[in-house]
Amino acid sequence: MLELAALGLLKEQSMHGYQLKKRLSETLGPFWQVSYGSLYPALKRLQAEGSVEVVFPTEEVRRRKNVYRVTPDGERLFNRLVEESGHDKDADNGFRVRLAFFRYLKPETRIGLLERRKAYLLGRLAEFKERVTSYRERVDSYTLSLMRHGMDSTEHDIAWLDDMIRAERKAVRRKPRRTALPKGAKT
Amino acid sequence: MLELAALGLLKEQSMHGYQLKKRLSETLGPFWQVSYGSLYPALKRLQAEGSVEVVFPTEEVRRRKNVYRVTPDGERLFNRLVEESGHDKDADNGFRVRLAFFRYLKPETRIGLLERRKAYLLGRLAEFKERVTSYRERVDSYTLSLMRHGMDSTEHDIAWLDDMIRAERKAVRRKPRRTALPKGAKT
DNA sequence: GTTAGCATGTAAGGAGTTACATGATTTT
DNA sequence: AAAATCATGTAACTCCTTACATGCTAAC
Repeated sequence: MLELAALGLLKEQSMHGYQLKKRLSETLGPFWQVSYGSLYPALKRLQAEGSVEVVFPTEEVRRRKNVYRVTPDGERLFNRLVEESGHDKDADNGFRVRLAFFRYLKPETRIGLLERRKAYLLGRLAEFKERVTSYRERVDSYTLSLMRHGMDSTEHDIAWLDDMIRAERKAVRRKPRRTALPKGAKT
Repeated sequence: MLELAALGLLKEQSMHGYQLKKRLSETLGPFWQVSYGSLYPALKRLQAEGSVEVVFPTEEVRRRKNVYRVTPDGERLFNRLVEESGHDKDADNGFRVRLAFFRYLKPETRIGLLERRKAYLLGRLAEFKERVTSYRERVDSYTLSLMRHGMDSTEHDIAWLDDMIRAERKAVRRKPRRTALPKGAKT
């Protein structure tokens, strides 16, 4: 997750850790706060794997600032990580992080992720509904209110996803897709 | 968190681990799934601390089932844990777990927790608003949509909290509180 | 010249998960 | 008698946090 977010932001612009943390807060602040204690080791790991590299002191940016840049391997890792959702656990934040990097993805990939997210939320909705109907008698009013509110929120989320899916499909239709979109493709 | 949830469910009825996990799924299923790998060690920890104790094989329930019962110490721990929210990190799930045990709390405590949650969400809302207004130009449409949706959802959550706070205050007014509610207090 | 903020890092620990291992009991 | 599911547990690991330690640089 952190790897994905770091690569996503570094794709846009090479930076050093401190700056990256600020951009991370700017972009995903209300959902997620990372600490240096996880960020710096993550960058080291990515560097050791060859997914990022340190930009050498080019006049301006020398001194003890490690400016990281994404390598081609890092690009591939990003593409792998962004599609590899699922895991159930970090589902909520995972989706939000991915959405923040949607601009880098092909419309088809976007629709895929949106649909997968929708399927997940539909499952959750069904769970809520089952609880509200089958435990109605056995459960206190607070728990019931929690379930109902969860249901409402999930429905609201699904409606939002539907909007995005619709918009995305429209975009695909306008620009009829080729199996492999050539690099500088125009309308 | 797990400790709190376990104590809360065991307060209602003594059970063994396996059964507890099922009740946990029933009560908090869509939000939270615990694994045995964390549940059993947690029960052992609680037992070692003296917060729960094993009910001795009373005819019916003998064999290799460890039925746990909350001790007076466990009651105190529950009361401490339920008020000690905050931590920012597990804020979302933490609140939901606490809400599931609201029936055990005094109305004043409930209102306190609801207000604290509201304050937290208002802070988050402010963060969203700041991002939507100040980064509008610099951010792509997906991130913007994410922020707007986050704002909407948070506002919806706050409205829900307001309803609960209102209902709770009404209940307090009806049954004028004494400083320490005697055990069998009636209207 | 000292406070605030920039910049990097490590060690210990928290709160869980997955995968494995084991055996009893009930259902088919 | 095989399969399902009840029931308990442990070891290794994940992914993060907190707290600590350190030094540079800009602003007042």
